[in-house]
Amino acid sequence: MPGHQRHTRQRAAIAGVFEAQGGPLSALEVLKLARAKVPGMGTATVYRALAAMLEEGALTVVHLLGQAPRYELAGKGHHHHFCCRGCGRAFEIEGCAEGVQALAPAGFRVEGHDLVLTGLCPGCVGG
Amino acid sequence: MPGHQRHTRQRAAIAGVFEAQGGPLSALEVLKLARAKVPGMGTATVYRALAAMLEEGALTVVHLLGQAPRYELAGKGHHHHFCCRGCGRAFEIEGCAEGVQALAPAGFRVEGHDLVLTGLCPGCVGG
DNA sequence: ATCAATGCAAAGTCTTTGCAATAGG
DNA sequence: CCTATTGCAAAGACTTTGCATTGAT
Repeated sequence: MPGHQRHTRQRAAIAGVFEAQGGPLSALEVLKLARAKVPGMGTATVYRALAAMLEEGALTVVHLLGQAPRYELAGKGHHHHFCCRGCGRAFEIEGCAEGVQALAPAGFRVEGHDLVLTGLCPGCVGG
Repeated sequence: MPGHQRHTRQRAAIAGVFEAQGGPLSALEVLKLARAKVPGMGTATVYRALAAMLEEGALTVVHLLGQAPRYELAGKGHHHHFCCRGCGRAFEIEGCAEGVQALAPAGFRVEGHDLVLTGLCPGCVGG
């Protein structure tokens, strides 16, 4: 049975990290958190696990402006992100601007879009 | 006169590249194009020139999903980008989805937004 | 003559790949 | 057993930095 996935401590730890943390995580953040459960886990293991989970649709990539790619559990539906310039954290935003893809000039085939709002989150607005 | 900028062949070539090309360019794209005018130009020269131009406000950074940062001439007004998954190039898109910033939940102070459309450019749609 | 700017090469960060050893099913 | 997965270490891609030399003013 080719293409079969094996259940390993490392993969379990990585999956656990995503379930525990709500927000999108970078590869190295995942590595750091997963090492709490599986000390000595290799860097490549995380990248390979992320690639595999991405491939099978368990994760999706989130690109926040200028930051390393982040990953979050898939199946959350279409949403976007708010990136706080105060604390650097990312928040999910529900909803989506309709008709945004019509902005492309003729001749372009639009397949998707990403939107990132920037500013201050409630915690950083206050002080 | 500290902080003074000197006019060099390299800086001129780099500035020329941005004037000739419309879209946002990555550091290495700039290097490649600038080497047509100044053969043997060093990698570091481009990065230092970009940093200097950014500092003085001549350039702005554009972050497209998961790619290396790109730079374009400042003062173009509000616009967004289209990123082709075929050739990897970036294109400018005029216009902006109105009301997009209203998507943020109450309590968030929205200061800006970035929108990236993805798909295939006219050249890559054809084949 | 000064000193900003350059080119080279080394170092740094993040990510990918090669390979023998390990371990899941 | 069989082979996907792992850890290590080397290799890659992109960017930054150190330093002696070059060149603009």
